[in-house]
Amino acid sequence: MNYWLIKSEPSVYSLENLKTEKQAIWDGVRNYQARNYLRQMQIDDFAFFYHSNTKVPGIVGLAQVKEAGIADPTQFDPDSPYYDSKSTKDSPRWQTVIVEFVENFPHLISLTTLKQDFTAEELILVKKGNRLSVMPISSEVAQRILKLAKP
DNA sequence: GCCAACGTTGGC
DNA sequence: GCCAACGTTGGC
Repeated sequence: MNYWLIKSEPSVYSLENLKTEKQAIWDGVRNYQARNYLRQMQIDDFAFFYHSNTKVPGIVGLAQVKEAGIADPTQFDPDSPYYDSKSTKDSPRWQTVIVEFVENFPHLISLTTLKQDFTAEELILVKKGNRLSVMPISSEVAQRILKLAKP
């Protein structure tokens, strides 16, 4: 069982959207480090859902991996902004997962709070200049985040 | 809206 | 392989 954190701009795709749709393919990630983490995700892993680029950025809830190691279909779609002409169906460059809504936390855990409670070593998210949209969370840190969410 | 930090691209 | 230029991310 692994824990992850996935970022999304709520104006693009929010946890509310996931709640409505129940499941979603986490497509459009075009960063190699983030993709490598997506490749490591396994069914039933949990992912904290983080809202970025918003008034109060922070963790808003939890999702769970339902399918792993899926080729991101947008890489083959010439009309998609995520189209990758160099990727082939025989060896797709971009893999991702399908996530399912688990829960909304009773209140948001703001980035400010996360910065106060975790060091950059514990949580890459709070490292200055961090831009990674998918990152691993140690189970110890995950438990502390859950405690913050539901004291 | 600003801008620091970062990743990618492409010329050399 | 280096690195300047550029585009993007994302907090503030």
